[in-house]
Amino acid sequence: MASTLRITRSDNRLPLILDAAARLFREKGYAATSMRDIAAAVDMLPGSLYYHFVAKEDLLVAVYQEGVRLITEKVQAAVARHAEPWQRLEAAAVAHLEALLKTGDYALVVIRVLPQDVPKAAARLMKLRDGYDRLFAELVADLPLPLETDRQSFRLLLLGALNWTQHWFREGGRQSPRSIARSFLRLLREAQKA
Amino acid sequence: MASTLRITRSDNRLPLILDAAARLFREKGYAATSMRDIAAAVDMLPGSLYYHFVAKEDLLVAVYQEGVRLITEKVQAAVARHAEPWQRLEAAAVAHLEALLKTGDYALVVIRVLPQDVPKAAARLMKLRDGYDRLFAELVADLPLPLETDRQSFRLLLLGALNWTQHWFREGGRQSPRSIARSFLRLLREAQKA
DNA sequence: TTATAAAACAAACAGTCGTTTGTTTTATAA
DNA sequence: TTATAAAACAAACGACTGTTTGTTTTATAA
Repeated sequence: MASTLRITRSDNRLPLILDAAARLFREKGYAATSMRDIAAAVDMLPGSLYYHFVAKEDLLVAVYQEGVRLITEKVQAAVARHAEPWQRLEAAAVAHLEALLKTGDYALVVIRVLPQDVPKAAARLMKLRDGYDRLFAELVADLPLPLETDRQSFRLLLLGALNWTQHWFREGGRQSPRSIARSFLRLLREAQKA
Repeated sequence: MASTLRITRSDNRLPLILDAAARLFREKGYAATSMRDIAAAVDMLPGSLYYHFVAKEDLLVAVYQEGVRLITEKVQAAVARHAEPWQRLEAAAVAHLEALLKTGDYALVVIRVLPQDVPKAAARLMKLRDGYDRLFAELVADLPLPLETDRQSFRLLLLGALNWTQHWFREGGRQSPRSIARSFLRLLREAQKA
């Protein structure tokens, strides 16, 4: 609910805490990041974090939530700029990858920290993920594909490849997030034309 | 070297330790698995593990090594049964996915634990991975593809999608590792025929 | 200017972490 | 049967973990 997050003081540092947590969770993973790491990053004492969050997992859930919100927002905006189904999917793929590899932190935590790794928050994390997945399912449903094409496999193939880029993408390399997304879609699209 | 791993006593429990470590690293991740967890799983005292391994990271490297060995072995055997480039790649994809999702544990640790998450072992882990990657690079190089096709993107698309299956695959579901691999390859292959 | 509540500090809690050290058990080879 | 080395035990080390408690600072609204 909004009331728990309402800003009631001008120097509220909750956003800073979230930023630091997102960065550290992305860099080191959830388990390897301590509350003291996060506190130190925002120049606070460890105990002070518990004024804002009941437990460490809640901090992760908050970061996750913001990550899903950010990436959903970008993808929806990109999709809305096109009408043709293949163009809409390409726009979504590009936005997805740019949110992941350029915007960074928040969005990357969502695909890097596995729900199963944080049992106490797993259910909440998966719920947040599922909402986003539906977005791509709809885009794939609209594609003019041959009847025999398995649309679920198509979606899982594309999203899996996109999400896996986090493991090999290097900033400043010869490929940009945009060009990677387009390459992937070209490889998939040609096959479905006939 | 072989001498450090030579079995010198019939009740040497080193293999049991590796099995337990592989299972726990896969289930909970590296950071969330303690040496005490592993020791308890094989009914040993924590300190006893240090007779076999100098440090926790070395245990991970050992598991990684075995994982790469296992999956390489299976993929090479599967590839050797075919001559036609597309069939060779499909056989490799099926073997890769079955090693990951059926054989389990060792192979899964390799794609689940990120080298960057274990700084002290990162270099060794990446080296082990790279050797395996080359296997697929060769298979893709042999494909009869149109000149303009980006073979590196092709490989990254396929391997990324295959590796990502760990996050959504459920044993006993309507799809088997084999059928998933074949679906993916069909989606990719059609596009390249013309 | 003063009351109030938000937001932080300061200090410690019990538990867990990876690891080390000295000792004992146990299988094997002479 | 005895010497030897492998493989384990037993116990503890200091550092670090998430978290709690009581107190103090600080911004804002009356």
